[in-house]
Amino acid sequence: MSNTQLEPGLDRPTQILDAALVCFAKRGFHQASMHDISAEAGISVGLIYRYFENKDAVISAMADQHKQKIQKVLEDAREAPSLIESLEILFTAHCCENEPRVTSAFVVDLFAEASRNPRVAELVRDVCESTMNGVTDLIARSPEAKSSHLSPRELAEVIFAVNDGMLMRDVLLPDSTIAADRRARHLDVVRRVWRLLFTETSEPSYA
Amino acid sequence: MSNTQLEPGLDRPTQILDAALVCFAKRGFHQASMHDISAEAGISVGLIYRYFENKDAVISAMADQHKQKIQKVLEDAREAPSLIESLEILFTAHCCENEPRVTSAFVVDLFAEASRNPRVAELVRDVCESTMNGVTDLIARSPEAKSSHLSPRELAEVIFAVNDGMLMRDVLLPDSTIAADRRARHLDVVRRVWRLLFTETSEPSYA
DNA sequence: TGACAATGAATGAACGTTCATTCATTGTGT
DNA sequence: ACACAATGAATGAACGTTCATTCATTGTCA
Repeated sequence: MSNTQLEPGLDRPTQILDAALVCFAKRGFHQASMHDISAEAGISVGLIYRYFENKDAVISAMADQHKQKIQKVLEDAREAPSLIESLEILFTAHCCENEPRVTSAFVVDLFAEASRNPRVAELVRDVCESTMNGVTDLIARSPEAKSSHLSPRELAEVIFAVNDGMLMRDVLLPDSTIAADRRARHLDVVRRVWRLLFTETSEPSYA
Repeated sequence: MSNTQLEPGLDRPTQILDAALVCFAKRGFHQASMHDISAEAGISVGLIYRYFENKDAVISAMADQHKQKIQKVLEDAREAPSLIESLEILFTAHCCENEPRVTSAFVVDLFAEASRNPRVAELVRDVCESTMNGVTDLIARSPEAKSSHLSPRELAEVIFAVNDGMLMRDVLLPDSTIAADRRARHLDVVRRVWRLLFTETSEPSYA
């Protein structure tokens, strides 16, 4: 009995992590069982333990994966020609794009987990810090931000706070809300703030 | 540790809910056991079931309690003489004040729970909406907001997003971070945005 | 055949929930 | 004032279930 063949281009750990993401988003870390994950992945329970020491290790690996995805996006954002375009890339890549609200549910759960699991907390803190540094850097280089009397770091803090807040609110929308709508709501608010931060003169314009 | 006697002025449901808040903040809804709660409250497990149908009912009651606390604060905020003072009251009353990060951990967990428990989702959505309406109203009445080209609702959305985002970040701070510091970080950012929203000219000054 | 991938029944701990039982308090009849 | 009945708050051992984890077994391929 073996329809267990790996789809090409997918190693077992990735396959398991993908399944875990779906299960965790659907039920949460502690309500999703290892059987749920194995069923979602189409493999047996025991096989998970060949690649991950235990359930906590799966959670940590997921946080790790999330970190790498984000840092990849940050690199893409760096290439963009303007600050606003960088921000667009950065804050639309992983939020609100999947049809069943996978990412935001997962991230909110990740933060909840971080508040009591030090290993996860460290990882999430690390992601946040390096992304925040990346954006701070992006802002510091951009001409748009020069006019603000807020420092690049201060601007970045506001940008992230708004984004995280909208991400948190995202999980409240009814399940039926389609991704495009969630995305529109999200962008509506974050763009409002970007405009406020970057296109308005903090001092009376000298024109 | 069991002083079975009821402290004066505390009925059993309140006592249980207080204990549950501590346990939920410490371990999360699904890792905190009914035994944990009973131990924290200094009563037996069975007694909880005299006052609450099951664990879900405890969670719902907590969300309810949270709603009432917030609406109480909203009323206080209405009395304040200026918009900024209203916002201060509203956004410092229940965030970052407890020494072990109880409130933010609980709220993040509440949102995580809302993403998969429709009953909780409805409750949280309800709280958010009525508070947002309250603040929108507050803004609409205030002279400070008149100069903005954003509508009161749009301003409220930004304010809440920033606040929720900072609350979410709060759970990442090391356990050792004292309440005063967390509070300062929080206020630092939210005030930055309030200033931006309310004290700057929205159009380039016509000078 | 040998080495390794994969299975899923088995295990035992932990959980939510129940309920027979205890006992301080209150009510009642004399 | 006293004895006794009734109450229901409170207990915690026990139950059935779920879950993470293990491992003896089976399948696969060089």
